[in-house]
Amino acid sequence: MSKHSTRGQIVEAADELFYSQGFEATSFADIAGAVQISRGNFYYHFKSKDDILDAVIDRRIAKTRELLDRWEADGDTPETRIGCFILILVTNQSKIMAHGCPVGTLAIELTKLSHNAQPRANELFTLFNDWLTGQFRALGRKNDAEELALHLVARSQGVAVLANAFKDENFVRREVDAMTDWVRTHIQAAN
Amino acid sequence: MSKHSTRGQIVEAADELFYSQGFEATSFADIAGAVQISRGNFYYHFKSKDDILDAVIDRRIAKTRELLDRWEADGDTPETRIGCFILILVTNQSKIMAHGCPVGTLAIELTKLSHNAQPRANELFTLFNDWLTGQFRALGRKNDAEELALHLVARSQGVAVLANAFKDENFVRREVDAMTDWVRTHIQAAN
DNA sequence: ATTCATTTAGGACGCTTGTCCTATAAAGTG
DNA sequence: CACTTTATAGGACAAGCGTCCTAAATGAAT
Repeated sequence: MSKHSTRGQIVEAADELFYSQGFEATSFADIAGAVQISRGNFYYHFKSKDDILDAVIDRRIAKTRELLDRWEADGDTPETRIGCFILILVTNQSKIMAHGCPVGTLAIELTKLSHNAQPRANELFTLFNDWLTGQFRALGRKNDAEELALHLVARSQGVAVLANAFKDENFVRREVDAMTDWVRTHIQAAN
Repeated sequence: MSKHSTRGQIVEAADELFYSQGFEATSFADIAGAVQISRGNFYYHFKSKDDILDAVIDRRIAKTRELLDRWEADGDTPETRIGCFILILVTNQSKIMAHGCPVGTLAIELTKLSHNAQPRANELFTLFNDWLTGQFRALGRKNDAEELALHLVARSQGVAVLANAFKDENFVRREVDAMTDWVRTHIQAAN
């Protein structure tokens, strides 16, 4: 069940393909080609395509948890930790310009497909949002920590959508700076 | 070639279906069912599915132009006109919560499909952005009018994505208010 | 070495997709 | 009326899809 197991390879390849092409547009043949495995053999490891999607979301949730834990460890203060979140837009800039935000684009696609897994995809949003809420709370913003967190998530989603559409690096940098400033001004006026 | 022509009905039905289900997930059979027309008969009016998409984008561009013209006429000042833009999030709230922003979700889907029409879908963004740029310029913000416009478009895109994910009316109202405040503070400090 | 469970390959299935073709119906024109 | 253009219906098509099935290969245990 490790990373190099067949199952692990399938999930990894599906994860990337779902991100770059979308869930529905990715066929079993696509994944099979990426993993170099027989098409019919999928059904030994997964019982349906939706099953693979579930596994992909599991993987993304796990990776997100790891990321948040790393930020928790690396950042000295809640402010610098929030800065880590904002900086994903720069760190993953090229991927975001090419395929959008992996969280937002999946959530939207599953909504349009009326897919059962839509709530599960939203867990990724919740993960970021809860973590950010914790950071703002640690900064003394006890009453409106969640509102501030949601605001930040929304801002970054908007930047991701327009970065994907216009592919303008200056725009991304400007918005990242603006978000950083916004954080600064909102942690001094506590509660 | 009017609204009640077969062609017009096809484009109208396709427009709604592309919005609620997505472009790729909408089949000819879906549109045929909505318009109550023979499936094979499409190819008298359009030569391919991409051709219908083109017509749908044309329609959306035209409708957007009408909308902007209406705002231009209705709003007394550039500030109130910008307010009209922000208020789409409230006016179209239920649709946005159900299917996201029609502009943003189409742009993202076409990116993932590596579809030829992606640049055309971006024209919708440009339409709003240019109009907003004009409003900010009319408020004296000659040097950074476009940056302010892009910021506002990004903010509203982010709100749309999260409104779709979380379906939280209070969140939308809060963000709309915050955007309105942001406009107020950015028009007094001219240039 | 033999047995047995695990894993894989590859084809067959039924269905849906976008596209195309041809026959028919309706509308317009002389 | 006859005749031509416009519009529609409905089936045929090849290809792709997710899914399923069976036989073969692999590997571990006795």
